[in-house]
Amino acid sequence: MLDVKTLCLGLLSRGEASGYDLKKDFESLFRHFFPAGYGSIYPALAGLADEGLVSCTTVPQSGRPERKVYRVTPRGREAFVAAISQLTPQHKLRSEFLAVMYFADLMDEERLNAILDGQLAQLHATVEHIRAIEAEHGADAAPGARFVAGFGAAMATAAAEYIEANRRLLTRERKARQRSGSRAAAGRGRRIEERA
Amino acid sequence: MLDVKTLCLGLLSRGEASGYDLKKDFESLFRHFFPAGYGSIYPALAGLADEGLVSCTTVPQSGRPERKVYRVTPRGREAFVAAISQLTPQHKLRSEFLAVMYFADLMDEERLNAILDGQLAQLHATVEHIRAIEAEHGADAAPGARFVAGFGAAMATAAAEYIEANRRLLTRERKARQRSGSRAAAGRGRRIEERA
DNA sequence: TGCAGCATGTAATTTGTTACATGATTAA
DNA sequence: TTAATCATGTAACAAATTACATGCTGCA
Repeated sequence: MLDVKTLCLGLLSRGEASGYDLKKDFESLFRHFFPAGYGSIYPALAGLADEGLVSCTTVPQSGRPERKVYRVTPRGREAFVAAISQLTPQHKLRSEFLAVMYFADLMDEERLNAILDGQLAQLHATVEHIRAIEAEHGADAAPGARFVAGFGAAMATAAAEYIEANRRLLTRERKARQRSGSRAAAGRGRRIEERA
Repeated sequence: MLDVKTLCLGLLSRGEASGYDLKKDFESLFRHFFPAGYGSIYPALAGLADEGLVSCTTVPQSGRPERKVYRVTPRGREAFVAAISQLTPQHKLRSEFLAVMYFADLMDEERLNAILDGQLAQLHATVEHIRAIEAEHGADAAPGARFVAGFGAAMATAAAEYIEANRRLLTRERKARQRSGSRAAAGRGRRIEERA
């Protein structure tokens, strides 16, 4: 399993950084597929330092809190490559949105539309965010970074298109069901009949 | 936040079921966006029963373990509708795959191709699984169920297409970088230069 | 003979999230 | 003067995963 600790090590292999810096990396680069907060990052860095995979230098600054700058050690670099090479990487969706849509017929239409619109807005925001990141880093980004950004944009676009193309499936059939009163009949005792 | 407990309540609002039955529902219907195991489902059912949102009948069976059949109560039905109506549903991807691809340049090409092929195989399996579910339930499925299944299939298809169309981006540029030896130069001290 | 399916549950562990705790500087 | 940015960390909490524990039936 890939955890925040390993990803911190990976990000440090691109260059030195503080926990604060890494948080920003997580927010911009990994935002849509691997978020992490300070509560994960700081303990991760402490663990990496304990294991000798990173070194740490405290840098005092004038007028602001001191920074703890971490650098990957040769052993850390090896450990990271080994970690991502052994892994069978997972790709998991966790969607309350889809779970709720599964029960669309139990919601009133106003609420249903609000959720669909909210989801579309979020997906469009995701695409815009990714475009901004791409524009910022431009052609100097590593190929992996561009692949990942493109993937995210493609997924969000496809999701938005699917919702726009199929939302009527939820609201139109809903009306048909309500007219014929088939909802209650369909819901009651489905399992009993199947298993009798 | 939507949890396994609430989803159990939702599934029970479609008809009575045992914990064992619900596990199967999670495996087939919610497999690709909200998986749950016995370790989540059984405690969830116990909790729902404690709160009076479901009732439970123990049914002895000949030659096999007894079943505990749960049914939603009127209060449970209300509670579920209230729960999904209050929610701002999330839609989160958690992808080790993308995280690893971000560091594609640190992997050897053999390993990289193995991961990409593995991911493609998994996506195709997902599409097939969804098609099988759709075929099984057919036109009698609730509109929400069809919307959700279609969504999953569309996402998996889009992901597979993206990978097939862009994988060369990872391997082709990789060779260019290795030839010019720019990898080490690009990796070292990126941050230092930016902040100097 | 051995494995898959039926059926329930608990306990330990892992992981991450959220809230707490502190405090200076700078721009609006 | 108010909020945001910089900067680090701990502790409590929530949630789900995994392993453990048990045992019968039916098929290959």
